[in-house]
Amino acid sequence: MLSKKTKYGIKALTYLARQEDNTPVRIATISESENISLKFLENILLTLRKNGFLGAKKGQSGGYYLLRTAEDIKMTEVMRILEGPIAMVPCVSLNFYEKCNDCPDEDKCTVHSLMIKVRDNTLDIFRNTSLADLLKQ
Amino acid sequence: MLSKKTKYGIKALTYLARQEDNTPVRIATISESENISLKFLENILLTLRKNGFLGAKKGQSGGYYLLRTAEDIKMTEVMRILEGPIAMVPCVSLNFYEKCNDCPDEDKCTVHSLMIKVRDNTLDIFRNTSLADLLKQ
DNA sequence: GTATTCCCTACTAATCCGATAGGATAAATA
DNA sequence: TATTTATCCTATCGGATTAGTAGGGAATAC
Repeated sequence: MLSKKTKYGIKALTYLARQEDNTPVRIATISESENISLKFLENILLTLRKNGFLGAKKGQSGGYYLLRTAEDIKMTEVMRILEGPIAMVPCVSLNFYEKCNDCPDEDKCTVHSLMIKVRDNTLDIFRNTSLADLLKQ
Repeated sequence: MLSKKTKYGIKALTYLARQEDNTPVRIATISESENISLKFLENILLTLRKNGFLGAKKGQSGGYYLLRTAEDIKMTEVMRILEGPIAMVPCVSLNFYEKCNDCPDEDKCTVHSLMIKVRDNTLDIFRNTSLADLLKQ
């Protein structure tokens, strides 16, 4: 299940990518437009800023703006920062690997091999979808 | 994230599919072999039985056995019964659809369209993978 | 009739998620 | 410089979900 955090994060990024000249947008503006709790969104945008996606300006006519081009922002990155692992089980995760403690041999585990397939497919989509791609639709 | 319930369920199904002549296997046997908490597994096998995957025999030399062929059991079914929706968001779920309350127009939602892609891909894998396919690996 | 095995419901501890609170800090403007 | 506007940051909280536990009931084999 995709968390609201990630969902809201992508929506906010989309909103910012649509701005002409990358004008800073206030949290409150996005919050109202996208029906997202203000304080919750505040946290999300903060982590996106700390991870280099967004810049922020304080005070009058301040707000958030994209630091990178929409073409450059791939969904893999966004997912990993907001959602965590892309894989459905830790034992097939590339970036958040954890060994199962019930499984003596991963290579013989049927769940493992099934989940690798799913991961590869999902990863492929996220890798090949940028923020710019989302806007096109 | 895949729940342990689903993970254990698939492992148990795999175990049963490997039995010659479909001999009943005790919960305790699977539990020990696959390192799954006995009582937890009990619940899981119970729901698999109630959903027509398994039969059960009580008493001495009783246990669980497959009611359907391994070829016939597709991962879509197993996932939906044990895990619930396959989609990452309810608004793109085929069997567990729910409207987002923050989204006035699904068709214009960038998250929506992205998640449809992911769902279609994942669904494709689960649809084309049977229990028998898992055993082959 | 006794041992064995599944059946069933309820409970619980721990974790996570979505959201909220409230003050600190920085920038613009008058 | 004072005020307003906006982000920054940390802490907290209620509710839901998950993984696992408890314990007795019911059917079957021997």
